[in-house]
Amino acid sequence: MSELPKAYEPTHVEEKWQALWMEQGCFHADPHSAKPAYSIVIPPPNVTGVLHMGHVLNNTIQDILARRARQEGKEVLWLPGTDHAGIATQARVEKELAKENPPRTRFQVGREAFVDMVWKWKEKHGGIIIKQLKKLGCSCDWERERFTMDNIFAPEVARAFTELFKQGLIYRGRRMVNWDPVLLTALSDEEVIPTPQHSKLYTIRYKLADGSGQLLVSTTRPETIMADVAVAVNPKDPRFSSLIGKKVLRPLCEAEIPIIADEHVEIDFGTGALKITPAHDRTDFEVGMKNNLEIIDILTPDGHINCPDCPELHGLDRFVAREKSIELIRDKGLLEKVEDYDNNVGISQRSDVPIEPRLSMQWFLKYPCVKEASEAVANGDIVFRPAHWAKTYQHWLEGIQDWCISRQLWWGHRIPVWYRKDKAAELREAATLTEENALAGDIYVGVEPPADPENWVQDEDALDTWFSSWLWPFATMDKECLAKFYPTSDLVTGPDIIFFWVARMIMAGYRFADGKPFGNVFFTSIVRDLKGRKMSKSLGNSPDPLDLIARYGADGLRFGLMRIAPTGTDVKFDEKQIEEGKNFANKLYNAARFRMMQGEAGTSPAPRFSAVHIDILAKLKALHTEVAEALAKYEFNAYTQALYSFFWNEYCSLFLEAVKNDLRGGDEAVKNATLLTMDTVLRHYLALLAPIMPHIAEELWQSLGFSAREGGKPLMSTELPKPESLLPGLDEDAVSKARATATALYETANRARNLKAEYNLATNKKVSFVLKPGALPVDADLAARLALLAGAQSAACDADYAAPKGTPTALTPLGELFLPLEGLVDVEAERTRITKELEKITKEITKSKAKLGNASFVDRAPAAVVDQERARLADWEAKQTQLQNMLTSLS
RNA sequence: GCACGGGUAGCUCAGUGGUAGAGCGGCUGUCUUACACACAGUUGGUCAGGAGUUCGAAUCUCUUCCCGUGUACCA
Repeated sequence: MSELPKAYEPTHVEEKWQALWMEQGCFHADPHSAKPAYSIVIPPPNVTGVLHMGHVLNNTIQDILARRARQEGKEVLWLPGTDHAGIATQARVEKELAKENPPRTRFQVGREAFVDMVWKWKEKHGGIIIKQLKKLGCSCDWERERFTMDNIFAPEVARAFTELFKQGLIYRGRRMVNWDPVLLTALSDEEVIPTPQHSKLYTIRYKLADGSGQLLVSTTRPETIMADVAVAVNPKDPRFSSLIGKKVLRPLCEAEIPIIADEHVEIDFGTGALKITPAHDRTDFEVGMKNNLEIIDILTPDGHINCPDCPELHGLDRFVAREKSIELIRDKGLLEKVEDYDNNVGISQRSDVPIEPRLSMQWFLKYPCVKEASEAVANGDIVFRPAHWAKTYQHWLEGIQDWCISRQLWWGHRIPVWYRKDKAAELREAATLTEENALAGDIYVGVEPPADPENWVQDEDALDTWFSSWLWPFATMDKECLAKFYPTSDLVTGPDIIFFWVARMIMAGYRFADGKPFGNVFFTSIVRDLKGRKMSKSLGNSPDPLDLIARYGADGLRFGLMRIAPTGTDVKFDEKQIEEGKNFANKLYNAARFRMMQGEAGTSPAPRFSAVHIDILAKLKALHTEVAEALAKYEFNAYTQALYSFFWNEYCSLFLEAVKNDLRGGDEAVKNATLLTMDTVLRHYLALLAPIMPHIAEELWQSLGFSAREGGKPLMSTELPKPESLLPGLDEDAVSKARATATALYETANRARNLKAEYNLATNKKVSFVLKPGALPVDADLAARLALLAGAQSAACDADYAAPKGTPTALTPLGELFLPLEGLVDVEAERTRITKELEKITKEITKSKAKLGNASFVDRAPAAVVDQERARLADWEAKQTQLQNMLTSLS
């Protein structure tokens, strides 16, 4: 036993138990089980993804919930999987193509071959993150791993589309969308991030066509002037009322365009006149529609100018054209002024470039079951934690716009719509396409391709990735699973995808499944660096979790992170905290090693328990409650903190130090009591610890022999020990008496150590104390423990002790404690010490007396508070008297 | 602009009406036979500022400032 290494080495241990758990099928969920169900679906990480700190936080929480639920006797399904992540994955393979010699694009490869390549890439490189989650110790049912494009999931996506189309909620139309000029696809509103920019505001002279003057117009986008079809002013603006109906000359691509009146124009902004460019601005498009204006599109899909009538700009990139257009206008003498201007520009979340409002043919969804989704959260049927996220959620639902679900991508679920071959060209241009057109028999919408495929062509677009993710909580499950595990119990995810994913899943649950998809949503905090910045690759501030696991162990990482993960705010990541997790694992390991060195606990002679034994068992019982309460409230940091302080402070620092002599000494009855108590504490404690530090808990459980006692069952499949079995045969009174004695002992030991430190005696200096007992009885057992804790040779009880003048003395809960020191008896030093203490106490007494002298306090404060204050005062006054006596005896 | 979250010890964070806390760091001792990834002791705070409610406020209300997030408008 003693040849066990002194420090805990997690790597090998963690792999060993992960393998055993898998082998024994500990993570497998049985839909036929009679046990109550507990289920979570993992937020599927991108198949291209690698583990980052956000995943660690998120999945550790899920693992804690899942493992604890198993201990509580539930049948647990934690369903894992990955997301096909349309844009990210396609971009990844395109990057590979670009690296080839010569470089190729997907268009050169062709759709079918390209999609084939992505599949091959996915099989080879995809899902690294799954292996990484296993290293973290996640107890997912890996046999049920799913993928959002696998052949069980895919038909569900097509079915959802078909149903919504038939219901009239999905339609196709030519509308203004957010266009990504790099990725060449439409995006949803949620994928566009409004970002503050330092721009320029250009004020340009638009000459009146009749030569009678000019109109000043301000714009940030002069490169779109060629697409201007009008200038608008507010109808209530007196400055311009006489101009409405007149015409101005467009400064570039010169032509006469009308001055119109529209209330959208703000009188106070800029010059009060606004150029109307319906093809390249959302609100201008609306103004254009209202006023029956022409739409002139002068941009190519990839953001270049397409305007042969303006050869100076034709073919230029949009930002180059901006500079150039201003030069042209300045040359014409039409530039009034240029000002610095801060505005918000929509940036593509995916490609990081400004999006382009663009008129294009896309598929849209009118969200289903919005009302049910809203009510479910409002009435608490689905509980958001922290609760304040419900507000954000409701706010979004109130202003909800139709969802642009088509993407001009090849990797993804292709839209399950086919056009009759001979009419395809015509149908593709149809202004709107709805259920009614489908009935005409010219288009086909369905899960399976049409029976006569040679007569049909399929729609080119793919669906937004989230259009498959929103089905995740049920499309991943078969009938049996659904019956047992749907709705899922908890969802754990980041608040950044509350709209993308959470809200949409709720709607989908009501629309396609048996109601709500989950009972609780726990929103994790966002992991930031110490400066409060988001973790990002470009900043290089994102630690690699695998590196952290290698250095601190998965358990250390999990524990350290949970300990600082607050509920409701962001967490600032500090590697120091992870180191503490590792140190704690080491502490656990050594405490167990210490137990292993002592041999078996016997039952004969019958164990004789003392106050410290009862005390630690009572604290263990309280820990059970504390843990249960923290987890019930999803307070993972409180859970972690409770585990930490019980073990390190209560068990190791106090209890173990107080009982060490029992193990060496000759009293077998006491030794038995101590060994039994250690076993009980460790057994219960490891079970409470297992959800967060599963590997070391299992390791110690096994090496301490707890598994052998239960027929070789791993801790992983053992139910939580019942706290009721602790403290048998002891009534409440006996327990509280023992606890009071133990508390007094520990406090006295502290005072004794203080005394030693104040006289600069090293901790290991063996001194002898003398104790003059007070109200509490002090037996030999207690005195011996006191000596041990204080690092003393002895603590002799002597009621009649007459201390030499100047002997260091402390008031303790167990009485007056003397530290007789030959040659160190120093009257002056003692006088100074006692006077200092006396001053402190006198101050407290003054404060307390003032409080109790305040009639309002005594009359209006609760009786318990007043009594407490009185007791406190009495206590201090007693101490004051004693200290004064000590001072007198010195002189 | 609006909404939400936050500001407590040098650092990371607990504490939601009744004596301001933990861990780390700093400092001082100790290799005391489980653990130096440790042990013992100790030093750190006008609880962002101001006003109010209350016998009593880190905690409740109002207000100002700062940080973060979301959202609207944005010529």
